[in-house]
Amino acid sequence: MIEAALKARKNPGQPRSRATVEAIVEAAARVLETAGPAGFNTNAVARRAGVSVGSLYQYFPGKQALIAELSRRNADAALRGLAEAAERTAGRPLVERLRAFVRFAITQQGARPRLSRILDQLEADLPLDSDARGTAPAILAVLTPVLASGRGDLDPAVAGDCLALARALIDRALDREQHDGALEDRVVGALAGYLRAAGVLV
Amino acid sequence: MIEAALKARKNPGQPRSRATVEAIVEAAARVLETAGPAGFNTNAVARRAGVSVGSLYQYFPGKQALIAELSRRNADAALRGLAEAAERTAGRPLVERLRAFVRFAITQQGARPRLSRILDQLEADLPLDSDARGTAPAILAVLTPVLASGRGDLDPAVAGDCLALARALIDRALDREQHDGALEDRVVGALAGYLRAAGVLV
DNA sequence: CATGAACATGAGCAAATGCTCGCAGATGAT
DNA sequence: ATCATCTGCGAGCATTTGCTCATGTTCATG
Repeated sequence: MIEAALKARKNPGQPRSRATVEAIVEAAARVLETAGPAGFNTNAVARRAGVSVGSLYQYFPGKQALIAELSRRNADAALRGLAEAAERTAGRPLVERLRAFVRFAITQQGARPRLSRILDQLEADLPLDSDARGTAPAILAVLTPVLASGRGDLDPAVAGDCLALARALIDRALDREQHDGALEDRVVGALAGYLRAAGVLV
Repeated sequence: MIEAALKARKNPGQPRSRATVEAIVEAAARVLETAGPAGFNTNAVARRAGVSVGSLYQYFPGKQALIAELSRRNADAALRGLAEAAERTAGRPLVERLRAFVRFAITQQGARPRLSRILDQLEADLPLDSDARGTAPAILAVLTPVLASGRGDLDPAVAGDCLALARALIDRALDREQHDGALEDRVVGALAGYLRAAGVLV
């Protein structure tokens, strides 16, 4: 287990190689979903992608880089969706904005529930200089001003707590494939209760 | 990675061997805390315990069995504490009883924050016939009647959601070593908000 | 075509890890 | 003291896994 960089080793230029990279990334996701973090290894990913290990290592310097890439894509999608929801609901009451966030989170995590959960777990082990690590603060930067609207100072942990709280509930609900409207209500309810206790909500 | 049972291979009879088992279990906990799930292997545990691998395998048929044992002890402690809190607060209003649960959870997880969090993660991968898997229902069985008091039927997922919700918030707070009274309030607030949305609380 | 650059291959090496097994010492009952 | 049993040891085998490299194939360009 030697230290390895996280960024791609070579940027693909031809369409063929771009397809290879996509195949590898998608295969990585599928391996994570089916075999979990324990069964996630470069050989399995390459086989699943219909590609040789050598090709994999041409574009990713190690397995960590694969995880980092998946995390990056995941976080990017979250960032875009949340930012869009924030913009769209600007000026509306906080609870309504929370609901918009939650609704987006449910659809996003619902698309690939198992992958989302595993990535959440794995992101904790990623080295600090990773790109995926850089996106999480960006997400907080979207959430924080929304929460702080009205009141001035905000405990910096609050936004992160809200994310964790929502993720925990949504993950569980999606695991039992039961995401009716009740889920949204419950998550928003929990968030509101938390924020009220934290003095953010009246 | 061959399948292996989870229960101890031999039950120690002499005091000497009982001490060996304890040393192994404690070493397993420490390795998990310092090296995380990735660095958790039988050789490391044996070395840390000041014991040979052979001895380890005399009492535990594999690394999974070590994790199962840690989980079992952890869940047992939780079960006892929660049951005690439930008994002690019998008859009092629900929110107050929740607070008692949360307070206990904070002290329990606070004793070994990192270990608690890692065990939470790992329990998901445990085979279904494990003892630790059997204790979780027991915990739910303590919580459920408390939540259902007054109202009749209760969504069976609610108690589990409450556990997950509390664990997520407490884990995060303990990570930043900042568990003042505010944490308790926030967790209780989130729980109350969730339960209200779920129709359990008025 | 011809040529070089980009892309792909997969056998195989080195290290890590799970686990066994033959042997030795410790323990306790008699 | 004797013996059967319990306990402990740790070298080392088998397997897995991350990764490299020599070699082959495809592509863009003149």
